[in-house]
Amino acid sequence: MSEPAAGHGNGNGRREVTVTDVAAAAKVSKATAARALGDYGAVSEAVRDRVQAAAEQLGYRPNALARTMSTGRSNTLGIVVGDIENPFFAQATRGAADVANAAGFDLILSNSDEEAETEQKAIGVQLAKRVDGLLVAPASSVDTANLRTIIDAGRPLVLFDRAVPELEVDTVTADNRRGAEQLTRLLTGNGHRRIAFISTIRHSDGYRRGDTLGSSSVADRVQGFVETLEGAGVPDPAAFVHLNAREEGVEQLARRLLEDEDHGITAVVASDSLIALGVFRAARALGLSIPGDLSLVAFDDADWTGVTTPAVTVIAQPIHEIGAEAARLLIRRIGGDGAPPVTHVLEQHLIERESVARPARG
Amino acid sequence: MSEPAAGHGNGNGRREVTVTDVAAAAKVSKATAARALGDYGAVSEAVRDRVQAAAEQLGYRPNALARTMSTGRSNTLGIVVGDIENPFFAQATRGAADVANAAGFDLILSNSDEEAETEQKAIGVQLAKRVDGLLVAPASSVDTANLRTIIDAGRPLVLFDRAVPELEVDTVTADNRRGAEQLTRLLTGNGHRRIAFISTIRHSDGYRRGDTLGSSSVADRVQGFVETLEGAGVPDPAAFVHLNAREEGVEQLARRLLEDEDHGITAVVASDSLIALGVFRAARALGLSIPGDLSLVAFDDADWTGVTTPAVTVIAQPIHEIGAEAARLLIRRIGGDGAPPVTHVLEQHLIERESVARPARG
DNA sequence: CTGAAAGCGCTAACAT
DNA sequence: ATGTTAGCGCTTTCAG
Repeated sequence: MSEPAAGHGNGNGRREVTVTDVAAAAKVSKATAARALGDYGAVSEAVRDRVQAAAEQLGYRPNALARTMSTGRSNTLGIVVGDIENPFFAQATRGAADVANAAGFDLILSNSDEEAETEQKAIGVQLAKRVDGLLVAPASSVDTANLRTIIDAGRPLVLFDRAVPELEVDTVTADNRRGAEQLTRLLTGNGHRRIAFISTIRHSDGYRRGDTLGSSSVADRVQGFVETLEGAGVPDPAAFVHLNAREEGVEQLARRLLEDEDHGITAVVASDSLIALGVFRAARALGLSIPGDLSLVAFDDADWTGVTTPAVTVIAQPIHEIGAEAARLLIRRIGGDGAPPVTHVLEQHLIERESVARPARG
Repeated sequence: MSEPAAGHGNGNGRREVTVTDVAAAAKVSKATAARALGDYGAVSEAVRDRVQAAAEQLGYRPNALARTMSTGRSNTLGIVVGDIENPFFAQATRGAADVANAAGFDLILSNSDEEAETEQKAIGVQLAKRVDGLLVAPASSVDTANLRTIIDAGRPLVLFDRAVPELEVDTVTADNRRGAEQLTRLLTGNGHRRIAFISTIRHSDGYRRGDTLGSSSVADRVQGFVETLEGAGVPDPAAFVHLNAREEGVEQLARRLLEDEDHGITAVVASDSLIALGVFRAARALGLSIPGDLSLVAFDDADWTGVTTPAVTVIAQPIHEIGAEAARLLIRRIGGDGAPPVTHVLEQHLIERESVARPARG
């Protein structure tokens, strides 16, 4: 005979110990037991001790779901990132998790794969689980439908890494425009004029000035890049912007760019560390020396960038802090802060290493 | 006047749309509406359409928590890893997430920081949230108290990366013993005799043969290392095992080892890619060339290991698959599979690159 | 300070 | 096929 599963529910064999059980054991009412256990209301010390002893003895574990049902608060944040394997998101998630835990919140994680549809599904799940608020690095800075469902559900939302200008929500980003400017200026300052900017962001066609990009952070980088080149008197800087690199493969694209005399590229700005890796591989395959034949700079101070030959000059972003600050803002909103939305733009900083030199030719 | 919050609960202003609302709008009973919405039981097509239209119209979102309350199933897995920033865990988590999602489960993520106490807290939270089962890379392979609370709670548990022999639970690991053997044999085959093994695992004192280590995977690596050295006739191989590297700092420890004539180290086996990075830095700081002055091999085919000069010879683990397989096993258990626990040991494979040569001296 | 009772949103018997 | 009712475990009035 199997245990008579109390009522329905509880797929699992063993019945869970509930407040009712504890109350009975401690010979108090359910309400009193709950008060003692949940640490609210007023309970005499004697009773509290008795209840807690009983709870301990029975192995009572509060059911957070039931608690959420009555209080409406889950003490849980949702976070949706492009891909947790991407070191950027891993770090940001960690930053958020640390702040969340410190404030008594847990985290439900979802990957969007930078795909609107997957993102929507993820948001749906989080909402269904009644998270108290959401942290999201939106797959698109222009398509706002997904994010609106969060707002419509009345849940606080904070964006990180990418802004969505059209939405009035708290946002934490880094100053990518200025970062790109620093990187590019370093290159032009060394005499480079034909500099490629490479990103994996999806884009329908060749980039043209003024095109709207799916990610505001990449858009800002491109802007900083283009403007700096322009300031240096380089004609048609937009032609040096190469997007969609995932489609062809970063290494492949880089090879094509570097091989081809037409391009005459002497330096590249990699929009993240994975791209830098691809460029590194391409240069190596082509027998090009860095920085002799090619200068390379990149976004994100990935741990390995200091250990290659040459070490890579990068813009470091305060990634942890981006996640942490986003979580702080979210928790504040959950706490009921009704102030108008804020946008925090964190500073990036340049780490000069060995991958930049004056171009051999030109 | 603020909205009259229906009953208690629901911290948020707006009242959520419930089945009851939808039922009323569609002019059917709550039960029928629920059946149509939840896609169970039998509902006539006409009614189903009507209900779904009403739901759509009202913006109904199911409350997964309430559903869990009645069914006892949350369709959620918990995963607790050492640190999501560690690429190993990020990849394994992604593998698990993919399998979980495909099967309709979500993931709650916690970091243990490899700390028993933090791990315990994380497990407590997951249990309170009534996850259907847990995936854990245990902070300790010997202290089983934390894991037992999961088993006592009657929740399925599967271990990954690290085994806990004392516990009868499904486990997925890689064949670290053999991996270490391959790496070490490659070194001894090249004539190395004084090879250091470096790990950050905590250990009270200097390593001695037969010591129990906190992580079974490191323990297995050490075993493979020591036995291979022994087989090659190296006296006192245990003396070449250096643990606790985090305390001193990997780079610092490596420097000390490489500088000191007493050690006369000609090669090192790094227990993970972060350690390899530290060794790389140390060698560089000391002006030692790899592989001329020092051979280096490591666990984990981190993306950058192919791009350093020289590229690093590594043992690649099927990290994704470790997470994915663990999730599969867990889901099977949740499904009620009562078969005796299994242990899956996945194969690692050697990727030879350029960081190994015969030692200059010796 | 303690107890009784209602309710959170949903599902599952049990009718009809 | 549909409706009625009870119940999941907890919190929260409301009385006493």
